[in-house]
Amino acid sequence: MSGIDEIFRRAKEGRPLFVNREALRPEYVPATLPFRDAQTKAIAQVLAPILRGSKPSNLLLYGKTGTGKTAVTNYVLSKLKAEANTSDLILAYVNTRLADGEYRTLADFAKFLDLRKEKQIPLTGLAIGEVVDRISDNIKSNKKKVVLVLDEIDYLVKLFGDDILYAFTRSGERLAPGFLALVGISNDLKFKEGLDPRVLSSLSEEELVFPPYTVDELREILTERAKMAFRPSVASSAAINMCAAIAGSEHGDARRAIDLLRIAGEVAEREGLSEIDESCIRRASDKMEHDRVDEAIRSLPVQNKAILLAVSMFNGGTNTGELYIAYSNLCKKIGVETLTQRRMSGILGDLDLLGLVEASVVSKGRRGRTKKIQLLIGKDALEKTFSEDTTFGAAN
DNA sequence: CCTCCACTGGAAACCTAGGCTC
DNA sequence: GAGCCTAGGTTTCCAGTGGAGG
Repeated sequence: MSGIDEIFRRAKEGRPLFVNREALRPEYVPATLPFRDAQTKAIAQVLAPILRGSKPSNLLLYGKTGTGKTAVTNYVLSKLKAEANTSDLILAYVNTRLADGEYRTLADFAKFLDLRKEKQIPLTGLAIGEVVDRISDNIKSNKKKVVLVLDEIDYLVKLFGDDILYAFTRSGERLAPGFLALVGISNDLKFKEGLDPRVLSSLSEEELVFPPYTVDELREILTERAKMAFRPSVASSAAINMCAAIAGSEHGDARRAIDLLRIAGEVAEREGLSEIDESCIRRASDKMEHDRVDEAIRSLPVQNKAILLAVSMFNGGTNTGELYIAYSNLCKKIGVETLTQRRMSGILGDLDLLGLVEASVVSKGRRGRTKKIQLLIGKDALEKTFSEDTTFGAAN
């Protein structure tokens, strides 16, 4: 097998399909954001007072994933930064899901204020309140003008409550002559429900909704990007239509559509094709699904993996008691500590939230109440991921 | 209509890893 | 270094419960 030679030969000889791969990267911010004029202007309007040195209203942005919330926000902020050219304006961006936790959200925020560098916010050990105080003091005494973007704010609230938001929305005069304006970005339209009404009224002084893109809009966005990314005639309008249709049938998610097109391009390139065809897109779509699952599993703690694996041993679902026995045996077999049933039940809830497993409470009358548990992901994809895992490699 | 199963899920206590102050 | 603090994960305890079978 001359597999490697073949790959290298293709790479050398084959005309690359991409001229500018960057244009299809998720973090790429195009010069203009099509179909988002209204939102761009609205955000600019709200934040404009900063240029006169006064505090803008807090702002709350809603919309499903891939509707351009983050892109539009970053776009406006970069313009703002260029326009303001003063050093006491700080534009902070924290994705609360990636930060994962109240403390780390604050710590990430503190980095933008250069607090981290001065060793005022250690990695752990401080009370949340103390961190908030230090951040407030820093803003106040350095007269900083701060815009804090909290991306995926619904995640923060759902898991950790609104304490941080409460502290920041109420900090008002305590920060003078500096200020802190919040821009919350939420994927979940219902996230307001669990919020303290005082936090809500302060946070959503201004609100903006990002509707999903229609299939037509997606098509136009993809056409535009494809023009930049590929050589001419690599991405036919049929191929683009198909990407737009697949992504559009989900929830008008532009990020997914763009990822799909990029990966389809990569597949075509690897195959040595001169254009993207239907099967490239099919395979790209499968790969994205597989990667999603793979990534989700990989980053799971050991116990969660063990429980997930135990679930996968049952075809057609199981219940808590049965699963606990299987899980205990598995732990013994691979030499992992066995948790209590109560805890397992809790972790099952986490796995449900991640969409890896479905666990719903059912009553079986005289035969008690339990959770009906089912695997939501392909078993083969799961086994493949686990076979590469050091702890679970041998387990079946 | 009542019973009673096999759990659920809340609450509190406990443990660990880390930082703080003195 | 002792004795304090917190966050986050876990265990322990237990009251509560939907509904099939009686």
